[in-house]
Amino acid sequence: MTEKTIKIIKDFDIAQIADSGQCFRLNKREDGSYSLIARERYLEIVQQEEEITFFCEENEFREIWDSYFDLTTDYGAFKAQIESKDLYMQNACAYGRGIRILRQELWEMVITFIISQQNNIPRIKKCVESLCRAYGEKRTNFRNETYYTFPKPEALAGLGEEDLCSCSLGYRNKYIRKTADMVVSGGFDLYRLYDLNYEDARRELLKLCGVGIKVAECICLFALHHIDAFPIDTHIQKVLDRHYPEGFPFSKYQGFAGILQQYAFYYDVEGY
DNA sequence: GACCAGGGCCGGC
DNA sequence: GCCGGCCCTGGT
Repeated sequence: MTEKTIKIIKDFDIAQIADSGQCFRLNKREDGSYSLIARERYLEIVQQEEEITFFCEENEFREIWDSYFDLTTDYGAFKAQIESKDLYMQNACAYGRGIRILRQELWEMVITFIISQQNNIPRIKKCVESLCRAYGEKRTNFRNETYYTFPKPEALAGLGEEDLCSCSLGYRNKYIRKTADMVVSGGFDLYRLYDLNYEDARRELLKLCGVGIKVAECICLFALHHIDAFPIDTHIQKVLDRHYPEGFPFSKYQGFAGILQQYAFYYDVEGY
């Protein structure tokens, strides 16, 4: 086996996070634990109520996963700011109380959310996995099982028309090639985005091929951790139409609306 | 088999 | 700013 790091964490539910539509390589295993491939690593997680076991050394947990799972943020403080009269959000938050916004890798989120457009979650996972299998690096985990890292920009740049076809990406195929080419050629400085504020980062992201408003918002929220980013997809649009006919109270939730968006998304997809 | 929808975007007008 | 078209898959 491998080292374990055990923590007591409030407002954390690995199952809810896995199903919240923000990450696509966090999956339930047959024994009820969860496996995650991120940062070129393989991690397993077991949850028993508030006790979370991370199958890694304390060092690795402190340097990588503590931040990745946003564990030092007090989500109770956000929840306390939900207006008591905002019944829909009260319910959504109670339903998805263990959701946190992960700090995922920028390049991976760019490509993953290009793939996500006009697509559903199970198929997004399939597309991402086949992309990793075809262009990622092959690794072995502590169980001696094979896994694949997310492909680097260089691995996806300079591909021909037909190269990505095995991944069933459809018309997104072209977007991914063009975006990879822009990044690798130096025409787009991905890592400068970390220095920009939310609005500026979003405007820059729109320059990428296949990235519109919604995808840019997702990248801002899930990679750059601008928690005021508020992606509006078909589900959230439906929620807004049905439950906020007078408009969503953005002014009340300034600075963290993206977290509430995630409660609402999960509640709409998984709840009622 | 037809039709629709899925964490939308592009290009032409 | 609006709108048709778009790859592919799974569900009805």
